[in-house]
Amino acid sequence: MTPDFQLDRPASEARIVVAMSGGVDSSVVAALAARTGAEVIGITLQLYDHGEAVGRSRACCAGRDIYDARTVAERLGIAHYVFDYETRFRDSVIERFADEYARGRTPIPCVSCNQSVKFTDLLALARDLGADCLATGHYVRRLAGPNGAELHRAADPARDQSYFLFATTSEQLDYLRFPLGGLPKPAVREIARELGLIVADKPDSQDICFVPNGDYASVVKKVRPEAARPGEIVDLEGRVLGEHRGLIHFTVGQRRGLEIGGQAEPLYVVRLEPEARRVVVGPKAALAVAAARISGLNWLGEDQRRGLTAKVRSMARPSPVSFDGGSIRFDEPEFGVSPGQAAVIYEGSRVLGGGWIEETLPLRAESLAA
RNA sequence: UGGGGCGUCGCCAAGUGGUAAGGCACCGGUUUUUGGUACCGGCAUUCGCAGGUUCGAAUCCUGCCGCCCCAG
Repeated sequence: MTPDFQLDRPASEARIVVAMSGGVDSSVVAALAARTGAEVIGITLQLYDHGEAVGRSRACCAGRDIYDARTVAERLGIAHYVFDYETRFRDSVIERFADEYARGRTPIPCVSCNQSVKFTDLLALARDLGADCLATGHYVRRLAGPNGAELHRAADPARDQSYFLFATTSEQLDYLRFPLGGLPKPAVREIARELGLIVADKPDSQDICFVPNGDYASVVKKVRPEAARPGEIVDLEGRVLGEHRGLIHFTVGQRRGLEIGGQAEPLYVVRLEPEARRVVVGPKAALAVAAARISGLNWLGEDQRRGLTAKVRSMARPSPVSFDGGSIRFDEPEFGVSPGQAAVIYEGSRVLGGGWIEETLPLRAESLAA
């Protein structure tokens, strides 16, 4: 039951750095690491400060999380350090987040964060500290394969976070450990409870960590005011149906918030046109996508080309696709595929890689061409 | 101001004597370490207004108001 940290030497001689967010998951990782007998160093990054963000309800502030992480570390008797990464986080996550919205795309800040702050900066820090590995509380599995470490979906599909880790490079993966990937969430909480950790019943985090009240639009607006300017809502033929309060409020596939009534069937956002500041809407059928071109490919696999599946959103069952190295073609039409989101490719439970969705090929256009 | 039509929730729209369908929108919830989707629930004691007929009307009658069309 105790996860293996896959160390190359006896635990008693090893040093493990644990990324501690202050939540249950990473706290349990720290506990499990300590249990191996290795020297454990907990590190918490201060990424943002909601000091003035009034109204942020109870145990949600960065300050609270840091306090919790520290308390857990004390309880476990491990070292704990807090590092201020606010500047780095702002530059590589928040700015990018706002830029993407300004471009009419829909970003995934969690992936940017993993890519930069966590698996680049923090990972380097762990190496500097002479650690054997960096362990995190992500629900994914790192399994030994014939060609080195492989990244796999979590054993519990309801918790799987592999979608957010598609950009993890082989080199990073080699150094990372994900002890929770094989555990169901209840088991994790149970461990926390047994050890009397104060975070045992802390609610799961959700939404975007640096956004105070779920109001991500106001965060974007602060950084990129132009993205909040109103514009027209038009149908597929270009007829003006109404006005919107700013592109930042919309994403491809979105139904709510258009405030256009009197229709026979619901309208969805089909695409965003940042230059014209227009939101183009249409019926659900107009969302059907046959293929997506991706950029920034990160490939962890070999040369698999068949029997692949892919996800274009975190919570979805992977659907059958084919992949030519640049575009993903869906066997069955996919709906609500938005530029800026990630497409992650799997072979069974294994993550082969993925990339950022640049543009999509509407099913309709394809059938017309054919 | 001659003729015709219409006025039911924010929008579209059933309902022509038996006590207000549905869709869209909106709101709330569930799900969820991104956005979104999906699902569940809520949403007109009231039918342009005022009278009248009737056991009973949004549905019949009268008047008024408003809108639209046709005016050779």
